[in-house]
Amino acid sequence: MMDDLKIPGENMAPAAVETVEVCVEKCVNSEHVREVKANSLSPEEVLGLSEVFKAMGDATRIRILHALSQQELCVCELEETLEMSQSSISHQLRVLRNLRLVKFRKDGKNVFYSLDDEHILNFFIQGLAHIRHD
Amino acid sequence: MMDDLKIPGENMAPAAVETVEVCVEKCVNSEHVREVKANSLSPEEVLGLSEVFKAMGDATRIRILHALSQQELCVCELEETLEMSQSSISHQLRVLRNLRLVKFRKDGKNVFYSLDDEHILNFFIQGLAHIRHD
DNA sequence: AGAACACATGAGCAATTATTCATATAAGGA
DNA sequence: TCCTTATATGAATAATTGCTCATGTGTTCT
Repeated sequence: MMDDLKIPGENMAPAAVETVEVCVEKCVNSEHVREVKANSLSPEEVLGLSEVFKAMGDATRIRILHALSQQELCVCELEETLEMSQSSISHQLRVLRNLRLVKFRKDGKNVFYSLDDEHILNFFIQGLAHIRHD
Repeated sequence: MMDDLKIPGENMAPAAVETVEVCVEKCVNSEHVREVKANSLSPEEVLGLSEVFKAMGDATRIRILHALSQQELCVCELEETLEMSQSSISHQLRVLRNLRLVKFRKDGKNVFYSLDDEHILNFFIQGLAHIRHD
């Protein structure tokens, strides 16, 4: 049991022998770690995903998205539907716009918002299924 | 002007005339608002959804979930895979556990984590599709 | 042009949160 | 029993964030 000075992987390329984690190995199955690391998401994907989910991770924005999932609505309709201030809703709409969760269309003084694509609906379907324990 | 003292909806039921929003109506189509409000999520659903998405709205937790989507891993394997401190990973795993995004299994000194249900995978599929513009 | 309306946005503040550090618990081996 | 390893967790801190208030932009109407 001096695993820490041995190379735990059995069938690894010789070139990898002298790489980092030789002395830190303890409980770790290096094979697992190597595989999973090799398949990891790119930093851009990680950032993109976390930002999208973060955008949906707020009660106000969930309510906005759900309202828009029923029909296109202008800002003041959202304001009245959610019974929240126009400023607050506009700020949140900007977040949703920046992540392309909603799109908008101008009509005179009004700006009508709607969901940007069908993935958003699927998020709701999956999300509701999850919190209802299926 | 003086829209604020008139009922803007043209073909609405007479019974609705004397309800609340008579003097606040401006651009709003009350019919839209009423329908969407009637279909709104319950406060519990709003909270549940926002908490689940918030839990996925963090780069570290996204990386943990994605690693676990490949295979069951113990804490120190995650530690090495993500190259982050054990404490940080344990804290984040608690968040994911509390929202039932991951489940765990004890084996001796180790605790092995895995995704709790298949919805999590669907979140990734939908999320990646979204950030890749389909 | 001037006024009213619909919406957007910057600043400020209170609340939340992700990480680190230190420590606790618990299991296994000597 | 003592020591080490694996994991959990409380406290502290720095960063992020959601709302409000005030104000700015653009459109319509008179």
